[in-house]
Amino acid sequence: MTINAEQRPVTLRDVAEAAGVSVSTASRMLDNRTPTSRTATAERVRKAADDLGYRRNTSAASLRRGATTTIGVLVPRLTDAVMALMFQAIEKEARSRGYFAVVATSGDDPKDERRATETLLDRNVDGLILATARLDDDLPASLRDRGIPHVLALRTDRVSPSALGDDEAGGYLAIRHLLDLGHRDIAVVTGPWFTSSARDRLAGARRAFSEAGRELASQLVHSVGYGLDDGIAIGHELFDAAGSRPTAVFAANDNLAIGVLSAARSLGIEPARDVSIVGYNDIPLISRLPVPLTSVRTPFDQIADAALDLLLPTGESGDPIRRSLPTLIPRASTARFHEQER
Amino acid sequence: MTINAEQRPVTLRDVAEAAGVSVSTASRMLDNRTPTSRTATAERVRKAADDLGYRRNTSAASLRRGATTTIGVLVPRLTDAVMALMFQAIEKEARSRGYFAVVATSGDDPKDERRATETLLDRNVDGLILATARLDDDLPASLRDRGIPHVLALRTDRVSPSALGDDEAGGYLAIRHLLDLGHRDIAVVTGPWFTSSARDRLAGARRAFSEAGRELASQLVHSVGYGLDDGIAIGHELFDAAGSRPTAVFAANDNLAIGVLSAARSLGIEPARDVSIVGYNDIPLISRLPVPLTSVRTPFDQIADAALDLLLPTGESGDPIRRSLPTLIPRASTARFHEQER
DNA sequence: CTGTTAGCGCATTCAC
DNA sequence: GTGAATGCGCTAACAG
Repeated sequence: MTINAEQRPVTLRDVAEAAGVSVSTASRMLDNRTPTSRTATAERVRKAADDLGYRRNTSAASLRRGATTTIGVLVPRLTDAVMALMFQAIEKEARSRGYFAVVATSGDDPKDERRATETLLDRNVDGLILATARLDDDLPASLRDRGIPHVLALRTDRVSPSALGDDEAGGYLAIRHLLDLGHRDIAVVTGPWFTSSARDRLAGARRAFSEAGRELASQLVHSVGYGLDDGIAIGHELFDAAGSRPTAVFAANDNLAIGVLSAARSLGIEPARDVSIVGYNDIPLISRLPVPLTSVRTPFDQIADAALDLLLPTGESGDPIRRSLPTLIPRASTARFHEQER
Repeated sequence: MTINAEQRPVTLRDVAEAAGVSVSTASRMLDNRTPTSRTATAERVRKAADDLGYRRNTSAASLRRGATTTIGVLVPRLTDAVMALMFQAIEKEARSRGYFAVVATSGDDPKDERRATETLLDRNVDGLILATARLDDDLPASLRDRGIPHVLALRTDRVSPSALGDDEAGGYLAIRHLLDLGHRDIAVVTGPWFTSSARDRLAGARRAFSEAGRELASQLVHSVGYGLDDGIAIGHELFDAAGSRPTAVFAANDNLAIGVLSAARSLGIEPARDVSIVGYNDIPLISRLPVPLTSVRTPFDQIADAALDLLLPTGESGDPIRRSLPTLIPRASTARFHEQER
């Protein structure tokens, strides 16, 4: 039961008085960071705190400790399912380590990205996780210069500590899957060239081809945005050229894949039967589409875990660029290629 | 140019010394809340702060002021597009008012909801915006009892201050649209009965029917979850009963609508031609689907604006339950009903 | 293990 | 207007 729940907030002093100890003792007993003591005094203090409805004043604690146990997460936008999943995983992992994750969105404008970063730093976060890294962006470098603890997630600039999926392996899995199904004319639609993910997934795709003694024709590679609209546009481009229609498409992002699928159907090309499509990230939506999409699953939880390992002072070091292995999830959008179908 | 960018953080003292004034003067000059002074001293202080790369210590300021200029937002999950849009709008509006919005996710479990609320309160937020309200939930009541400033968003318990869309009007618009297109056998799929949005949208639907001298048959009303899977399930239920197939469906949520559409197609029922479908919220995805969905657009920006008006001490009061009017966005998923088609 | 003491950095009194 | 003084609530020395 909570008493004195309103009016003047309950302070540590109140708790200490109620428990008949000094504030410093009370402070120690209520310190989450050390293992919960089971002594009589500790119990008494905790009970008093509970009875009074004590809640530590974070501002005071942070001021004194010089740390906020808060980490800032920067994403382009939360309305992108991939970013929502990434933040969700980070938030959960942070919580399990006693930290609180706050998020700011940067949009696509580097200027907004700076603004959002400053906003986060203004809140005195203990560290930053950026899911926005562009290979041509100097924000990570600027953070390094300023000595601000940070980790890149999902993408890397190949310098700052980074936690991401093994995009090269993922690209390989996708193409390998299509090759195994008998496809030969495979188009690859990848994201913006300024993202490491786009480049690495393409590199993995190339490896799969060359391993099969083939090569990825450059006219079948398209680097576009990561949006649904980009997928629709590229889909039309791929399928309108009736002569050289690919029998399969690897879209290095689920949004792109949905767009490609949508374009295909609007042109009377039936997914799976006429064209196989593989996406990337395995966002929840795609398994419930009329034609469930085959996709490469990004292990967001592992990435979040690695990101926090890199960010927080856990002692143990190791490779500052951690890549978690993705998995291919086969679904209805990919099917064996039969010559006669064409 | 930023000097002293690392090492010991720059404090107000440093700025004051550099500008040749006292800390209290420096504090005043740098106070964002009062109109920016244009005096010479003010300029000097600001320049010094800038040169030194001064950044106010939020913890200290909050401790002293007794307020954090932070508001907490509680949503079930950010991977739900509706919630991501709502948070995004709140975050933007909060920022424009000098506040910072932090988010916590509650899942569907009331226990987690409590935990998430406490997490937010532990960060000493100045107020709470809840997008999770259930009519059977006593969290808002508990916040009222504890005197914690809060506003409900998107849903209301009809007691606490609330900012939401006018769901009754939205439901009316949706059904009116379908009636105008000549549909008579219209099914209504609404969300969980514990949400005010589900009830109000249904009420609006009923009003449109009765206004047309008709009545909504109870066997055509389904209250389910708000998920894609719920839509798929209900879609099958609606369309499998071959005899009494409705010619139109109003799904009180876009996810439901996508599910219904997906179910329809998997049963060989062509959206628009065989069945018209209206969704709700107008999340970005639905305009890019193979069959773009007609939907009722929820004005998230206005709702965010109203929520902050209600939460922050702006002086002006008024109705504590603010409803913003939605708009119907007609797209390809709804078409005129022709008798012969059946 | 406990209590006493001294700030963390800042905003706001209160005098001038 | 400006500056000196005070303390927000808490934690970390330090001493016992």
